[in-house]
Amino acid sequence: MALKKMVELKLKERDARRRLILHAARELFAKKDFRSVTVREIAKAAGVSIGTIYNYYENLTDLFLDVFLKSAEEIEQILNKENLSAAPSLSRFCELYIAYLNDNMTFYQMMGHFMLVGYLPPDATDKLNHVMRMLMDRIEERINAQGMHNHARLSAHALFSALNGIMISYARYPGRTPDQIKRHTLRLAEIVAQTFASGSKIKKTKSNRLKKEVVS
Amino acid sequence: MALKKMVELKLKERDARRRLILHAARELFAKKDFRSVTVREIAKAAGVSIGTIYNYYENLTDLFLDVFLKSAEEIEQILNKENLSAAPSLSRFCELYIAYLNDNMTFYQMMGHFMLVGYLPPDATDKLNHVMRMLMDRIEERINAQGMHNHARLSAHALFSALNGIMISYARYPGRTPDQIKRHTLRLAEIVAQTFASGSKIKKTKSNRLKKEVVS
DNA sequence: TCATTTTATTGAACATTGTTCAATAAATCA
DNA sequence: TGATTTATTGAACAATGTTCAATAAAATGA
Repeated sequence: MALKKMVELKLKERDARRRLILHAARELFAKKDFRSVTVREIAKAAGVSIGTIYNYYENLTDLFLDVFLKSAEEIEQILNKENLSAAPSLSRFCELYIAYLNDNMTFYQMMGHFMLVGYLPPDATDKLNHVMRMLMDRIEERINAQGMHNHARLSAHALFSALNGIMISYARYPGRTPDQIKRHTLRLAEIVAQTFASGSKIKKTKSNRLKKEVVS
Repeated sequence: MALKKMVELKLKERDARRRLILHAARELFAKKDFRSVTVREIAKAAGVSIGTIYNYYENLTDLFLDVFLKSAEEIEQILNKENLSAAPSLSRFCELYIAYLNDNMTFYQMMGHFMLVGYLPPDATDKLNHVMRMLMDRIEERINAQGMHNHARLSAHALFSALNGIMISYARYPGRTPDQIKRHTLRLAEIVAQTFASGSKIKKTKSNRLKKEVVS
């Protein structure tokens, strides 16, 4: 149908325009803390007016989220690609994740921002959770593949937390170059991965057995 | 000397006034995300005018930092008290820390905020680092006490990261009450503590030996 | 092809923010 | 008490995110 094609083309065009704004925003966010980038800056960088931004995004949070999701897609692809060629070890997985965060500060800055913020609109919460869950699932796969079955889901939670915490805690270590920070965080990730790999077969004794409870 | 006493009294009074503002701010921050609290709200809550706030604090960041440091003192006292009565296990230490973060969301929200932000004035960076280092030192003590000497400092970094990451990753888990979140994060902390306790005696093989490098 | 309707773009205008500072009040001093 | 120093105040300012009437562009239908 010609009509359907027209409509499709129309949507494609609209999407292309939105990607233009998205792209400009991403570049700005890479240069400085995304929270200090203004709508006016983004508009200028994208070569459109302020109003146009609001034609494609309800508000700034919406634009932030779109950038965040774009990154999430990227990292998912990176992890998937590695998964195909050769199932990566837990260490390798952690390395990939931390390396990506180092090279895409905006992503974990946004993750931290959204996780720390008090209120988020429901749909934003949903999208955020979807990303978190995707990453968690990937970790759990690796943990299971490593042959550690003692509360794998909980361990995945803990390991995921640890990786995020590494970036939060050390990404802006004072007096370090980005390269030094990358090395340090990668090392910490390696430690965490090894620790989890070797320490995950905890014997269930009376003292350290975990109470049964629905977790996730 | 009378003069000296006068000056001292003066300073005390000034300090009392600053604490008034600090207290009002803390209470507001506890009710909602501190970043959404305005100077006008704080002024009203403290019963002073906007200008007075700026007489006691250079800017909002300064006030945020003061609230942050106040919390840091609190947690330091909690950890010290426990240390005196009976040196806590690694698990117990993690429990104390995570419990405090649960009961003082503002603290870790601020920690996250400051760690994620692009630029901080040098003195703010110094104060922030002092707090981070204090917490890290406490962890390292516990790790050493637990008798795990394989790169203790690095392990302390990793464990500290993990604890912070737990809060970042799960403090706003959707559809959970604060109580459920507290239970879940405490459980994760327990897992992390056990994992580190049992996994820290990694054999140094060719494949997993860490490159020697100055770290901290 | 051209009038009409629909859609997209624009940026001035608005409300709200953190911050400043001249005017005022209070406290201190000699 | 009168002079001087210090603290408080809130109107005013610049910058922010967001809105929306006016305008331009595109699509439609004859």
